Amino acid sequence: MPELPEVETTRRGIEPHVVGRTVARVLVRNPRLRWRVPAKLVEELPGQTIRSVTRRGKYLLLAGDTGTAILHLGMSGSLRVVTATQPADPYDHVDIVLDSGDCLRLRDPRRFGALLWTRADPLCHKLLRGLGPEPLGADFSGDYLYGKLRGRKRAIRDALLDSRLVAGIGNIYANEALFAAGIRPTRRTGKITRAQYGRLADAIRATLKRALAAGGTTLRDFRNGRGEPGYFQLSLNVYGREDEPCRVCGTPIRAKRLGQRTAFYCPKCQK
DNA sequence: CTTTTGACCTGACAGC
DNA sequence: TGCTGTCAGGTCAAAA
Repeated sequence: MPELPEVETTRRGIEPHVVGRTVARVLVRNPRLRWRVPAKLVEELPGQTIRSVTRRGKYLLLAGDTGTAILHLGMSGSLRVVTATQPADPYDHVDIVLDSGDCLRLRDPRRFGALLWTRADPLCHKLLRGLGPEPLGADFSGDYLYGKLRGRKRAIRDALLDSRLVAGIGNIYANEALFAAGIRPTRRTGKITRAQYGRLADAIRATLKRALAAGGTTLRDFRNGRGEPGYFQLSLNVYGREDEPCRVCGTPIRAKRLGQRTAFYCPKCQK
């Protein structure tokens, strides 16, 4: 479900309720996420004060006193602040109960998400250390993309989904940014010019910022930390719009299976 | 090394 | 109504 804008929206939603609070207890109803929730987290997190809630790519990092919880929402995960007494749904797998009486509740029907614990620098964790630059950070640019992808043959849509190249972009925003840049998702990365990569980097940043301003995209069940949906689905130009008219030229939007995921594009606006 | 494929899970939906 | 097949916001690990 969640890409960078949804994870960042979640981060902003929970941060004021979590930072400075002390963890009273951790309740794991089902530890079987993508990886088993470590017993160490249940043992060590209670009693610790949450010092910060940060994001790297699609990962959320809750820093305590002696370690950091690493959280990923996978395809169907969501994280909400609720009153600790609120009854849990069948897919509410973990509660991090705070001294305020609130609790951070992790819901994840498909269990592709993760909740891990590290005592070391989380940015050096196996899952995070190979991540590419933040697309909204200073070290992401058209020249960066050009340098990395020049001479390669992958479809550009697939390259944008590769978190080692750039962190946080998923299928929605890869397709939307490619539309904004006028590049077909199937285009081989080696056939894109330096100037086009400049436009693509700009389009990625602009698309992510607009999605953030809209509170993310809610296709099915995304909710921010307070349970409210996002609104960027109203602004989607291609994702999920097969056979609907292009908002720019009216040509029907096409869907094409690329690997395991569907790519969407306007055959007239994107070359 | 680069790129593709399979696997992990459940729910929603289309079609028969 | 109920069954089957397909698809979904991710990404690691293994194969090609």
